[in-house]
Amino acid sequence: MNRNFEEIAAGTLAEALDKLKAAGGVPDDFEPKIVIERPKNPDFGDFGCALPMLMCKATRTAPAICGRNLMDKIQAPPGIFDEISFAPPGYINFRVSPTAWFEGLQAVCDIPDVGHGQKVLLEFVSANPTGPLHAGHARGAVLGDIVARLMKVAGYEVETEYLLNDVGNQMAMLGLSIFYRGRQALGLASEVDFPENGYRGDYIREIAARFVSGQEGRDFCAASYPEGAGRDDNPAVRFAAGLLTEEIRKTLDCLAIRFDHWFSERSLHDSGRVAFLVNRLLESGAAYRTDDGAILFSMEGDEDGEDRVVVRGNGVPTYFAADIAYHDEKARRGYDRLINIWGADHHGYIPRVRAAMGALGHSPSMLDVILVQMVTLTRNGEVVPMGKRLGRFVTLQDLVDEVGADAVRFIYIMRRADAQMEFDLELAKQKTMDNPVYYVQYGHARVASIVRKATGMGYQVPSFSPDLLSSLTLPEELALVKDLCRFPGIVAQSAANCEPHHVCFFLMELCKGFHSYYTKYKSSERVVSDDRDKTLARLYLVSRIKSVLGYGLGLLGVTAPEEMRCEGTDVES
RNA sequence: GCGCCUGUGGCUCAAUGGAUAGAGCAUCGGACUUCGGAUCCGACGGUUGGGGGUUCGAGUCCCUCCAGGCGCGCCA
Repeated sequence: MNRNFEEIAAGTLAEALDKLKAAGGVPDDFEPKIVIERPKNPDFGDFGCALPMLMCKATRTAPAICGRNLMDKIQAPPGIFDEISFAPPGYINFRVSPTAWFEGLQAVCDIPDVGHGQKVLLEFVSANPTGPLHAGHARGAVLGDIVARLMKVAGYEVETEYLLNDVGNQMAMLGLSIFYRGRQALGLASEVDFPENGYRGDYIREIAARFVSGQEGRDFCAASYPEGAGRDDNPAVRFAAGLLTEEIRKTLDCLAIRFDHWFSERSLHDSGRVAFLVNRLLESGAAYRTDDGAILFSMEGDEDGEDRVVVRGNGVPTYFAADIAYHDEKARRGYDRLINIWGADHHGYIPRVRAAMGALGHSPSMLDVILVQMVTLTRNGEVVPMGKRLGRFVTLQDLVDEVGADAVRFIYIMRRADAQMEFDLELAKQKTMDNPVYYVQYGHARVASIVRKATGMGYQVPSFSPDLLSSLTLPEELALVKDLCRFPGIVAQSAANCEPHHVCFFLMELCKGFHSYYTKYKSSERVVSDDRDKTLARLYLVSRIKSVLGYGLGLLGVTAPEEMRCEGTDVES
């Protein structure tokens, strides 16, 4: 039984309002949106609504009068609210009975269905396989993975996808870089031959060395680099991209991120889909050919949008062309909604993708783009330069190895996506013990420890029974019960809005409440005591906290340890 | 020049248009005979970048200015 107190309160108010309308006290066309909120000050109650304020204008009476009138008509369903009261200047407040709250504990990990089976494709990371993932990719990767996890439990049918940009100039440059490093390894070229814009990372040398250790690689590097269509599709490119893709996959795996689909951009070219759709755009007039033979997509409907090149003058389609085909493909696969997570530097790209979808008969509004702002990586306060071509960057793998997957995930997801953030490597390592993720994990381990202790003494965690409540008389215990009951709503809302940071903050607050309760009563009212009834009741509460912490951490993809040991610290013994 | 994002205590960040703007870190002062001190309690700290506007009510919405970041390619 999942009781939604907000809905009940809203329904109660709506009924009272209807009665006032019927009595002629309120105009019939007054249809306010009844918003139930949680007052910051607990003295006001558990839920509140500013409906009397909204009624003022429609009725042309003071909010206090509106409130009184409303109060006269309110008939709440029995057994839920202990108190419903008017509070100046114009609020109606509801206090839920402890019994009703306590019953909510049974459903504390049942997330309400807000997705209603909506089919969603979530695309993220999608970095070029021209090098390892770097620290800058972490944010989008973690956000995408956690949004997917949240949406799944909130009733969405989510699939995740990584688009491999395995076509184009950057792939050609990858092949060329491998080619020259291979020639160097074979003694056929010197450093001065290396292309100016080539990828200079050490990983290129390593891959090239492996490439020329085989006969095909040696033959390839001994010949001249292919021109034309072979520039970005040849043995060197395929060899390097294959290895790099595998490395990307492994790094993501270390971060507990696994994709449902890996989609190859090349497949859209090979199948002729790109060319087919460009033709369709030409036929429909959405695109046109210029004098020099290029094909441009018309952004006419867009306010200040310039027309965008789809096919170059030399006949080679642009990335935009492939992306048009890709989004068409995604739309045709039967999803209700497409969500892309892009770096903020791609924001200018959104209108043209939407426009192209519209031109192909899809609804542009089915595409949502979550922009993640840049992360400045610093070490001891100094900005770490990032750039694949220079080969000087902190790889995501390094980051995970240094800081740990749990901390990386938690730190990146704590912030709203649309705010820039700074991530200092040394700080993240030095302050490991102050890291919020450890605070929550410690809370889980501590709760687990209590359950362990109790079961070691022969207790069993009881299942729900209303009788247990009579032993939970401390105000902090009721506060914990209320907090726990907030969890399903927090998850559902975070999923619906793609804002997972709320889950982090909730878990930290829950831990704080528990730690505080624990410390305050550790010498008087312990969980495990001589009083059997109290012990069982508190054991039930504690086990619910453990469930929520464990479930919540699981949604964040962070481990929930049963125990934590102090290791590597200089604690005096 | 145009566009997108951001501006909240010393620092990092919260706050579905609602009641007294909240946490953590840092600083200072406290708390352990028994379930994990990786904890807890308290203090200090704010004109929510400035100015207008909408509203019964604005950190939140609109306008404008200032500051920072990112875009504006026949790169991907």
